[in-house]
Amino acid sequence: MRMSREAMAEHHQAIVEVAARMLRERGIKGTSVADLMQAAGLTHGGFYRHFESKDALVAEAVQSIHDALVKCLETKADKASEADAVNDYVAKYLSQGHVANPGVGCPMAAFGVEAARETAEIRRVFANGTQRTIDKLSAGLRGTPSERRTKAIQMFISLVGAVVIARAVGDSELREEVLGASREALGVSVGRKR
Amino acid sequence: MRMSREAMAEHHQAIVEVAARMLRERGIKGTSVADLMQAAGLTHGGFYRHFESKDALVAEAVQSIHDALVKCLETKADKASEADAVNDYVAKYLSQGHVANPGVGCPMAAFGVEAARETAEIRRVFANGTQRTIDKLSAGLRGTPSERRTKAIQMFISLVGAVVIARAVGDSELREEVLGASREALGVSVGRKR
DNA sequence: TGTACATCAGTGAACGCGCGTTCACTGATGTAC
DNA sequence: TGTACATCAGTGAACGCGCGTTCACTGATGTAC
Repeated sequence: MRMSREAMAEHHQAIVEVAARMLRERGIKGTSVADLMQAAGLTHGGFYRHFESKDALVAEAVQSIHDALVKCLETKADKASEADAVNDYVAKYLSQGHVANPGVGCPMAAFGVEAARETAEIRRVFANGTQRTIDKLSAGLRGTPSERRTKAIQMFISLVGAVVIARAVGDSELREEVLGASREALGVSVGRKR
Repeated sequence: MRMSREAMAEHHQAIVEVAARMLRERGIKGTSVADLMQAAGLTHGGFYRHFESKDALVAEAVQSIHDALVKCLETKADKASEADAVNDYVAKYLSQGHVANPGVGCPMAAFGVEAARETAEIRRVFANGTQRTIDKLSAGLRGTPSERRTKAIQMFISLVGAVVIARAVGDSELREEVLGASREALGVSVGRKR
């Protein structure tokens, strides 16, 4: 039966949110339309009233993920300082919690390489989100604009690399070594509670 | 018809070699048994005379990939010094060639995150190969064993992170920025020809 | 505001396709004598 | 060394299954009067 505009908008958002989580947990190839719709409380047939294709949903979900993470950085920067926002971001990024819960974490570490093999639109949205993330990070660093940008990129490299490796090496001693090495490289005081 | 032991061993090796390339180019989910066997010049039906399952082949291919890369590092270390071997490794790792040709590159950057979602055996082999790589890298660095190990891990993080991001951002200006930022962080002189 | 009707979001069966895996079959290889 | 035969690597059709996508249908919603 036909749904109200309101209900439809809620369903649309629900599908995108479920996708945002599942894509990061299972990857693009590992996320099926049927699983997705079931997790959103719908049946798979209705999917195509919302999206032209699975690829179109993936592109929208990638956009949504980046929007949410960039917004999160902005909110933190407003509450405290931009520098604190970046410190907080780094500390959370390199936590065991982030390694263990890709579903709510960084899309680059979760399926960046896989996204690179997908459609032009997905790649475009992914690249754009990465740019915005780097811009936000550089706003919290010191130096000339050029220095800040380079530092932000180096920071992002160390974060992504550490979490990719931490996930790949499993629940070993090496995992904590890797996270610790990245914290050290980025000069983060680990134990500090806020 | 039955093949000679020799022919069978050749076929086995051919399948593993094709898998080693395809896994890095297309990922685990993107590599099908039929495609694999066709690329190896065989039909898909014979696959199970060589491997118990697709997962078993993936595990063997991951082992093979790491063996080859570690051996490559060892060979370089024998010809020149261990330090030169590491420098060479880093320079090649951060090249556009590596970014554009995952099929012959680092498995961590190509499908590390995906491997983390696979069977225990695949994860074990992947983690073991990562350990060996880090050990080889640390042999080419200076300082106490502990310092060298930390440096090697930080180096590997910066390499993996840079190539993952470089592949995800597409053929943009940002790609070269990312590779350059990693080179800078690792103190590599870029233009040097050898 | 009330009524008649066109719209269309959601359902669930069905589509073709490719996946990993199995199997009956073939015939060269390896082995036993 | 030669012969008879059991083995088994490789073939290609077939299996069940899940995939992305389509479609006839339903009935509440939104709209025109």
